[in-house]
Amino acid sequence: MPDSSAPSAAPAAPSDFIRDIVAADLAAGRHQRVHTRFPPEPNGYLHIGHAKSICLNFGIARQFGGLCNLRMDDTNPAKEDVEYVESIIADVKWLIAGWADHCLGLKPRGQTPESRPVNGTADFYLPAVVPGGANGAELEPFYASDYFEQIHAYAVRLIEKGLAYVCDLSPEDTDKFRGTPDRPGTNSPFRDRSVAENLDLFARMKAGEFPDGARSLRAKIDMAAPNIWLRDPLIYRIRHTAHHHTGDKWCIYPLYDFAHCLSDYLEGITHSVCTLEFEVHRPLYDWILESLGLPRPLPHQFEFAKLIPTYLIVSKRKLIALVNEGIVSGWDDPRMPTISGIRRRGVPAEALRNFAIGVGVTKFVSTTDIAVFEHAVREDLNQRALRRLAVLRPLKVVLTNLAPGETIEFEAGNNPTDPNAGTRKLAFTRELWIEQDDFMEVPPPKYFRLRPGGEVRLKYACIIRCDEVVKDSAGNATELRCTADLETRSGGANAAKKVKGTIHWVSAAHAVDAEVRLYDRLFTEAEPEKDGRDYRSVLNPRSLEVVTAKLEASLARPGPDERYQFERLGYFWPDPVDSTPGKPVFLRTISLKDAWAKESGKA
RNA sequence: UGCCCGAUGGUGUAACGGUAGCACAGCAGUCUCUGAAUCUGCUUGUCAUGGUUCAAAUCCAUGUCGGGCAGCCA
Repeated sequence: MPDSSAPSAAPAAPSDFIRDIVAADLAAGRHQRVHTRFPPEPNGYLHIGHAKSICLNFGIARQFGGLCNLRMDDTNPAKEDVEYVESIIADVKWLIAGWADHCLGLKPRGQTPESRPVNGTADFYLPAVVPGGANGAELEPFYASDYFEQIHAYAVRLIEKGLAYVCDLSPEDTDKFRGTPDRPGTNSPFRDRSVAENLDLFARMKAGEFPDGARSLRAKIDMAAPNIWLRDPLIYRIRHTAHHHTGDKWCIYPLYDFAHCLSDYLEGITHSVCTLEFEVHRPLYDWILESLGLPRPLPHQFEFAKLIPTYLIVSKRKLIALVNEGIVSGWDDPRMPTISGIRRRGVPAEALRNFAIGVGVTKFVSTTDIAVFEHAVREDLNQRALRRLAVLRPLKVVLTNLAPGETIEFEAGNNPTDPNAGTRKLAFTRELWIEQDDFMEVPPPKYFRLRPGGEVRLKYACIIRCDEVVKDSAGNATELRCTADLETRSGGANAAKKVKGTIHWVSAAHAVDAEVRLYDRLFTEAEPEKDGRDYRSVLNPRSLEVVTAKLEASLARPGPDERYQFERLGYFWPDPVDSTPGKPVFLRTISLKDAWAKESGKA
């Protein structure tokens, strides 16, 4: 359990226009406290774009000493599922752990809004509770569906005020009557029903007397409004569908616009932060709240541009397709841009957070180079990863001047960036594995690894010279016969001897075999759907390569949450899903930057 | 072509009427028992045109370009 009393040192989020607004509201006394919310619809898994929203909303709560409620925006039973609810809870908790745990607003399980008068007016309110609180009650997220009773009461109030009516127009006719952006709509013929008739009809809608789509409840605003969302928007529809959270209790469900602003109000939200596409809904958000004559301070909506990273697709529908078509192994496939995929890939929450905070918050629609994310991952992992030696594509080296069975132990540092990380012993024997890439019979200029007659240093060990290349019938090198110069070992007489290249190795006698999965970008193009192309046409055929690697012995039983750097290769960690005790499967979180690949690729 | 929103290097982002800065990417170099990391330097920018002002990325106007809105989705 992360220690929420000591949030990890994170770089302070730079100010942005939303934080400026929050600070100004506080300074002006418009609010006495700050309360945000993160309100995903449980109809898919959270992805990297949500990470930005989570970090923004929890970051604001954290910075201003407020709370951020986790809320399921679950008003559409047809699309939602508890599987998604559970994944969302797990992903949010993981992302904010050790950073904003103390700001996570939840509520006692089963709790719904309390009715209580404020200044003589009936009101509903559901305060947030932070995990670890005194009463020890079991906590759960907020659910918009927990407010169906109250939202329904507000709808009735709107009818009573003459501000909502039951409309019998079919969905098709409703569309026709709405007009177009440049042409005003037409009043529904049912617009002027009496309050009594509306009340009766709405009650019968609720009682299940009508089939889906037969009638709807609409706000009575202005069919000629230039803003389409003010043209008598629907606020309730009939859906004879069971809901994942409320079961069969309801057959009418509020629409987003009606439910969302009221949910914010019920929870005492002060700043309701969402993405740009809701900007045109804001007048409706305000209209509903203001029309109801609510006694407590109203929340206000603010919009920012969502994250659009290169080399990724993030639309829920397409993510579902990747899963359903078997292009990836599931929502948590390490190549997925989902938070669960990123987590399984081995990216620490801190790294994702640093990225999500670092991209900034504006209203400008922009794309973020995925290299920024990759940099955040490498920067984090460089600090935390334990260095280990592993050979992905082995080539045998025989040190002819060592006796068979002779074992020398070398000491190797665990992390050059962390003096407290300690050291370990590495067995060095006559037969070793080195990387195939680290030997070339006819190397290009500037290649400074091993070549016939050439020398190279074996990391933590000593310098070797390649005396002879053994080849198979096809002419491929199968074994290198080399001489080790033990005087060049650390502490040896010639320890200071310089050679241009240093490579990694493992003792053949001590190496353990393990499956290693090498992940790369899922798409070969920065914009997989540029100009309407099908993202399937730009899938990277090498987004996953599986090899059986030779690992240094200490890797046989990796720490379950440990990050490793396989030196000169990349950052790896044991797959939390497919690893078994004593038989780890390593995943490559990300490769090390490779200047040589760039250099040699140029030619 | 109605309404709303936006525009700062290649990509993001800061500067809140007073020296256009930072990050990523790129390039060159340094260092290196990881061709990583580190360190150094460099290239490249205020959409356009007017106006206000001693002074404009910032305020105003017009234009241009881009995004969003016509689900009983969120």
